[in-house]
Amino acid sequence: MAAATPSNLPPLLTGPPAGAGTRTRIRHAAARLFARRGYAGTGLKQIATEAAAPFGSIYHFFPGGKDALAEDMIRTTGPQFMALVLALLDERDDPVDAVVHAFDSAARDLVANGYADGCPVATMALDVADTNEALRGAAADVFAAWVEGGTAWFSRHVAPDRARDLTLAMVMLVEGAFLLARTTRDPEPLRSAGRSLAALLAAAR
Amino acid sequence: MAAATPSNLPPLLTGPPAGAGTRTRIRHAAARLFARRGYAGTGLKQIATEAAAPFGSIYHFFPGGKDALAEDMIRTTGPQFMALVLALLDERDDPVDAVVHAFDSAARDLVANGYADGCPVATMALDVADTNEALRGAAADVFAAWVEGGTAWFSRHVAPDRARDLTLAMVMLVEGAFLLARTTRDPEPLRSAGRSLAALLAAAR
DNA sequence: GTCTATAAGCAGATAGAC
DNA sequence: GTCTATCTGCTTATAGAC
Repeated sequence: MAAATPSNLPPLLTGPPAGAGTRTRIRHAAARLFARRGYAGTGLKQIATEAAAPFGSIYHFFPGGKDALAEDMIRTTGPQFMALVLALLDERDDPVDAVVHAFDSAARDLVANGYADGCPVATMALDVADTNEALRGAAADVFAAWVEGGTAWFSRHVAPDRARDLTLAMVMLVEGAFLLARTTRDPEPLRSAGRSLAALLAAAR
Repeated sequence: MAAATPSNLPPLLTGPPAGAGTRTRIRHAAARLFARRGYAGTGLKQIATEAAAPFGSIYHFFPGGKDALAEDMIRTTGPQFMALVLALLDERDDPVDAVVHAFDSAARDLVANGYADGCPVATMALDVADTNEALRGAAADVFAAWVEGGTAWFSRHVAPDRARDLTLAMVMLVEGAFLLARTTRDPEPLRSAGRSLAALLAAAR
């Protein structure tokens, strides 16, 4: 059982370490802003300002410009977010306890960060699903990896043919719950999602 | 049992009736573009072009500009979307059949429209959750109405204290499934969501 | 390598001709 | 009421000084 994590935000969203280089600060600022304001809603000047970096440095470190920054963010925070969820699940021995605990923990975190940070990929994914094929593909890769990793986790507790639907349910409930909770500024959907996933898991064992 | 609907898109997204006035054409174009590209990703000039309307007409009919157009869209397509889901559910007598049927139908529709149109409110809600308090509130009102209406529907089939969690699960699974399906261009998450909700409903009866 | 200045274009919004 | 032209400011991106 791992120690309780102080924050269940992907490392890229927690702010750069003190004394970090320009490139690192730009990546962190981009991740935060893209996750909160979406792709079109985030300006490169905003990123430079928040990173305390000169505007030109963005193109020095990311010659591909906005798209390169966004793809780096999706492909980095995606795996980080999955790792945090799995770490949360492993804080309890019983799997039904684990899912309830993970969602409750997410609810507390969301309130603590002022309903600003939910899933780091979802807003970007919806923004680009119909407008930017490269970024949509990056987000699709992230989701596919989540389903694969989650199925492995659930396979430890239920029959393999049920693990995939349970994993999909978990991902969809997480995403839907963050959407509702952030929009209504109420953590209740996250706790309700935990109860529902626990019921599904209990019925599948 | 109602006749099968040709399309389960909210009326505002299906295109304006032939010969519709300028105001109507603007509303339909705005709804389509906002739903697909999000708030910041949609330009008023784009809306005017798609509506075949002069740019100035937007401000003639919507003096509040972009925000007024977006709020009108959220508050109109939200109830339309819920009405379509409820109509889909009422196409089957048995509630477990109904939820499977509704999700399967949504999967077929999503493929038919090229993965472009999922939930008309979700992209907007995530875009504005942290940047535009008025629009966030509008989306929150929509979600609250969905939960209320859905709870009434489920209360016909399960104990009242379980209807709310089931409704939240349905909304979250719909939203999560559209996110995954649109991003990965695969309808499977929607069908999986239907199976999971059916299992939850069966366990709650 | 770090940073400034500027280019070229598009955004939302408005004024006013017809 | 319908439509055009334009204003101001912000966007991404680049060129080039230091």
